[in-house]
Amino acid sequence: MFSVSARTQYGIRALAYLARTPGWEAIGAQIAEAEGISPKYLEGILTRLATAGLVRSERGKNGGYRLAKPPGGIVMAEVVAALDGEVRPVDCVDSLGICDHDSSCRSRRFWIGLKFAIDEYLGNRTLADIIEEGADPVSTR
Amino acid sequence: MFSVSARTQYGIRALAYLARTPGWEAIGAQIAEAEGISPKYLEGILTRLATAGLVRSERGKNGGYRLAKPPGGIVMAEVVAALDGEVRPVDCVDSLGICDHDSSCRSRRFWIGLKFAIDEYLGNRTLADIIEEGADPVSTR
DNA sequence: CTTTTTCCTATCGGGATAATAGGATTATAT
DNA sequence: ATATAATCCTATTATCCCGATAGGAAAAAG
Ligand code: FES
Ligand code: FES
Repeated sequence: MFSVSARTQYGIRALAYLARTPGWEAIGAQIAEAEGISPKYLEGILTRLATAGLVRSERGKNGGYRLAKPPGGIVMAEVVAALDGEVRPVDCVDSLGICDHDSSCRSRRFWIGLKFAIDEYLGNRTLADIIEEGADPVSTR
Repeated sequence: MFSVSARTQYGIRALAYLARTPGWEAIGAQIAEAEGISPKYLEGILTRLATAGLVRSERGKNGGYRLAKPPGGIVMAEVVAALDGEVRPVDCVDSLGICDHDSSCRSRRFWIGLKFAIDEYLGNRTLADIIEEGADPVSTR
């Protein structure tokens, strides 16, 4: 239950790799090789991250990828949203009229509450928490 | 992302129905009819809930289903676990040796932290929070 | 104008989910 | 006993999403 897609896990590994690689030197094939990810599949992942404004890409010779912001500015909620979409336990979270129930539906509020709990966790942690040694990201801050 | 299966949503609706139906009078086909769920599919759901000790079933004539505990004793974490398994963002949450990383892997701790956040939400809410009017289950208690 | 790299589109296989089907079991009621 | 009414059990299907793959188009550098 609530398992994370390989796409998101790959994306985080790629981001962590970029955080260790300054400049434009990180090439897609290089990251795939180092992290053991299918190169072509990784392309789509990096494109999503670029579209979301988390990485910058440059094509042509001497092109490649780099982080668009320092690791501390890359919020994990954005990463997850870019790769697997917004946290949405049930479809009626943001668009009513799907279920035949009304807006006061108790189940709906229950799931929205879960969404808030997840968003709060993901929104308060950044890539820096994952790559840096030291503080434990599990503990509430 | 983090969407809930129809199975779990059906299960919650069935539980809510049982909470409104005293005694052994709740028959599978009846619940399915009232909640608009495929009868045969609902059977499997109720079996899971029974195996988990959340509902009791009696077969034969005059048989049916009823809650095994009062709604306030049915923790939503148990419901979710019974229908879709334990909260497990990544497989290495409880069994190491899957990823080629070691136990100090930062990503792993990050996901375990998310698991704790989700489990805390689901563990502190019961069926009573869903069926009862009044307090908003979204707010932290 | 050749090389290197990202970008775009299309396809494919596997696995899980939701649903369906048919019957076997169990208990009640007459 | 026997008919009835219900849960239980096993197997099958249809569909969708994901992870992966493929081939090439566009762009930037030298
Ligand atoms: S309105 Fe969507 S679950 Fe009730
Ligand atoms: S050990 Fe599983 S993600 Fe690192």
